[in-house]
Amino acid sequence: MGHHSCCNQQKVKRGLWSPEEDEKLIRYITTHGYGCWSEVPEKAGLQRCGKSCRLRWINYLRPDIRRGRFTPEEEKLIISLHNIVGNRWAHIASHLPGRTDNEIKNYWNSWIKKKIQKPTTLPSISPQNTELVQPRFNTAVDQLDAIINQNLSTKPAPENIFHTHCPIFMFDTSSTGDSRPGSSAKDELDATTLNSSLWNPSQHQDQVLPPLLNFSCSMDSTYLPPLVDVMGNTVPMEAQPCCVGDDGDPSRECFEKQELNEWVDSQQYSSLLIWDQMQGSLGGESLLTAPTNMDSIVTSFPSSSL
DNA sequence: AAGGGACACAACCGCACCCAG
DNA sequence: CCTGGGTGCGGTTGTGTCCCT
Repeated sequence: MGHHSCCNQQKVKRGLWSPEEDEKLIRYITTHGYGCWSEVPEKAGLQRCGKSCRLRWINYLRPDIRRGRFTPEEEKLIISLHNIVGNRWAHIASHLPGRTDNEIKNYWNSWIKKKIQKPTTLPSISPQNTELVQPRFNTAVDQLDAIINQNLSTKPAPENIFHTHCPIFMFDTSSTGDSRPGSSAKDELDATTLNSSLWNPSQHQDQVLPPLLNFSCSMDSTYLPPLVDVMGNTVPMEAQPCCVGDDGDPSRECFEKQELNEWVDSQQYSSLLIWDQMQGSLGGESLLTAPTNMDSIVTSFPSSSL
């Protein structure tokens, strides 16, 4: 009882797949493709239900599957994305090429969850610290929630920001962006990004890079951590944000840079999401008391909807 | 050596959604 | 509009392996 409708046929095998079954499935899919999964078992000569075949292919046999341990970069990305979308493993997986939702889910349940729950490992999310600093981040978090909710609730799947191919930028705060003694670039980033009521979606319908143009940072860009994309690729040196203001105030001109815009264009990102990741590994006291691993979302928007 | 707990990973289950008829 | 098949997703369970006692 309780069997899925596609599995009601007699002689449906369950449990682990044998190498022979794998071979049959691989041979069939690679020669015929998988138009309709419910037809695959019969045509491939397998005593499985279509659903099982699909799962086996997607999570294990697909040629572009990436196996092996998660890299630290992948782990950071998973944690950050989980902070945004929660247990939406498919969304998270879409940002990690070659990784499956199942793999990420397993990895999270077996490892990251415990790691995050350890105050000594990531003091930034301990309960007392959360309580201490939560108010500082309410504006940005609420703003993000509004953006996410708006996009997810009003746009069909391929249009929303989490169905994009490579949309995310972040500051690489594992890198020493700020060499000034006794100062914290991230503190300043934090203050500026959080205080900015910087993004009003209705104002940016016609612009290609509104988030970048509206990012405001009052510090000398010399001390900005490098900007990296979702894959961990550092934005080329010549395209990194910099101060171009002629009055010496770097503010929003940080990102008004032709090279950066050209580089972003060349990457064909379908949307942008910039955040200051701030993992608590660098910087001053405020970093250690940040409420989440991803402390401040700067802004995001789906360029595919423009 | 044996037992059992922890862990990683594969696979299943139930549900929701989509869409053609 | 309704219905049923197909698909995708997230939660959960099952199973094999490793390690410690």
